[in-house]
Amino acid sequence: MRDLGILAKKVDNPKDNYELKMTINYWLMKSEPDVFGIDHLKAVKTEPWDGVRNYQARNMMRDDMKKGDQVFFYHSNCKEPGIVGTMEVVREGYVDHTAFDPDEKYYDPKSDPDKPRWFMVDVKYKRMLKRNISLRELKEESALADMPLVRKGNRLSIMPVTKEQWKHILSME
DNA sequence: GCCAACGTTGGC
DNA sequence: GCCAACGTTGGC
Repeated sequence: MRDLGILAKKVDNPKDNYELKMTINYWLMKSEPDVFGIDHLKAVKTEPWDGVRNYQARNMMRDDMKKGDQVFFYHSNCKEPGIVGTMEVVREGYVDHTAFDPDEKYYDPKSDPDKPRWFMVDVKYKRMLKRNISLRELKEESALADMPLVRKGNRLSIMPVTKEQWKHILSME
């Protein structure tokens, strides 16, 4: 997927847009390490990001996250919340079938197979950060002040990250 | 369409 | 475990 960088440059001229991917977008996704942490993802390599039951997050997975997009893996609700690694979108939005199964933890009787309510993407493990970058540290960075992540009361489990924020966070490694 | 009650998220 | 902040539900 490294080629996408070159590809993105190639189509910088909007006239050459066509169906080519214009740019790589960046995201952050939260998961509780006790439930599904980056070690799990590393072990299985690729995983459907199922169980999201929030409309804003759903919309991003269904509409906006594209193959090749880069994603921070964030550990939430744990001893040291923070960014621990990176992954990549390898399959774009499709129906989250776990919503149809009464035995599933995230079963939602209101999601009708004929009119599915919930969507997911597949992500692939890329790498661990050289060190975990804690939420506490992220909050201290003025360059990151606009990230929903560091804002009080934010509960979004999937959020866009700007290219500048992405680079800044990697520079903190 | 309002909004109170309730459930969930997630930092601390 | 506490609880603030937020999203969702459902009565009216």
